Amino acid sequence: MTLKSRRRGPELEDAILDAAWAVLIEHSYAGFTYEAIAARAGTSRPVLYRRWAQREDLLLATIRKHWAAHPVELPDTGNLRDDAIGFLRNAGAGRSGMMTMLGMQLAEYFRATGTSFSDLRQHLLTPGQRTGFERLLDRAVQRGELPDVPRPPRVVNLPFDLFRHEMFMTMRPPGDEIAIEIIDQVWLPLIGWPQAR
Amino acid sequence: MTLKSRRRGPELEDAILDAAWAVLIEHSYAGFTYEAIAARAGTSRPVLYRRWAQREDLLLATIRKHWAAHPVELPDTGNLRDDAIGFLRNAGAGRSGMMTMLGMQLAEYFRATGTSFSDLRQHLLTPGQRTGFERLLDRAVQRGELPDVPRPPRVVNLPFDLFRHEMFMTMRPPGDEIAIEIIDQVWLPLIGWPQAR
DNA sequence: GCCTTAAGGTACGCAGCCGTATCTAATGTT
DNA sequence: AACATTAGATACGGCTGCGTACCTTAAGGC
Repeated sequence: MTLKSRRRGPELEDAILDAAWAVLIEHSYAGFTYEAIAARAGTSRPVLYRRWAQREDLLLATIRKHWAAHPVELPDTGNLRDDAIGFLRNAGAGRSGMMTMLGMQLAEYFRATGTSFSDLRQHLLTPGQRTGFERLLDRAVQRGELPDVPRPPRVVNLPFDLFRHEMFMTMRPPGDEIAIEIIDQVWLPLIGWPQAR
Repeated sequence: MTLKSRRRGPELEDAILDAAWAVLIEHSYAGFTYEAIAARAGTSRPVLYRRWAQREDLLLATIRKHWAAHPVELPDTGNLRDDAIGFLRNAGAGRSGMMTMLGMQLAEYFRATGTSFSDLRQHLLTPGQRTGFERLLDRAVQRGELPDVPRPPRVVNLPFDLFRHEMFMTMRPPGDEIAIEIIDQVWLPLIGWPQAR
């Protein structure tokens, strides 16, 4: 296949990272090889080696490119319960949920680098930004649904942790009934939402 | 290395499964190869192939052998809070905690077989047996610490889920402060333990 | 239009692991 | 003591991916 046009610089790099992402999604980290990625990108291994000397570098670049692009959408229904359930639903759908399950596949990478999913997450998150559930609570307080008292981060972000745990355990995005269970049985009672129970 | 005695049958099988376990612990599932295991057991690949045609079979046999042997110990302090914290502490220590983190490494296996950690867990658990936290609650009710009301399984087993989530995220057993946080900030308030808050 | 840069292609040797075949010799059984 | 079994050793061809070296040719800067 002799293409007339030859890609260069950023254009080529983008194409490679897209191909790498596709390979990662389809074949997991075990199949994330220079060989497969180069083939998928329609280029050759030396081109990849010139840019990323280590597989780990390539992985990081790949993830970094595809992470920020797809934040979880925050619903605004005017009601804390519906906001929370909707938020979990969004978290499971789309690329965000895939990202989480992909994290599980990266166990081998974490092992090799001595890092963890938590580290990767820290590395990718915008520092200082409020989490989804923190913002949901802010709004609920503004609406007067809840008193403005301090709450431990562990409690605030509990639903997301449980949701992620569920994804780790089952390797698929949990259904709505799980989200509802988490919110109704655990979270709302815990933060003392007046209409709970 | 020509050994005088030649192992056979169950003795050999045990030795192989022990070697397989060691390899699994040290090199994770990616390094879990017939080659490495045979070498470690001081035997040859054909011997393994005669018993387990598939790598997955060998993995299951290996895990099955080393799972039941080490249940998490249930403390009995006479106090629900101390019981719960102690139980989480035990869950993180020893082979049980390792098992959980090993589960993370098996992502590739789950992918290949279309199963999940949850499936594996189901497969290994004694059916019908009450979970650790269910038993802790039973005893607390007997002591009169708590009313005998039904509680959703999700709430009852919440601490373990959060603890496991923590292990998944950080790839190491959480410290006591995490266990205490989970019990004090989340669980005890949720089940209405009188001395909480 | 010349010249530097880098993409694209090919090839090399190396390593690890696969699955199987074959032979031997130790072991436990009868 | 003869025998069936099977562990253990070795070897085979094959495959995939590694990392590098090399050459060519297209692209972009000047």
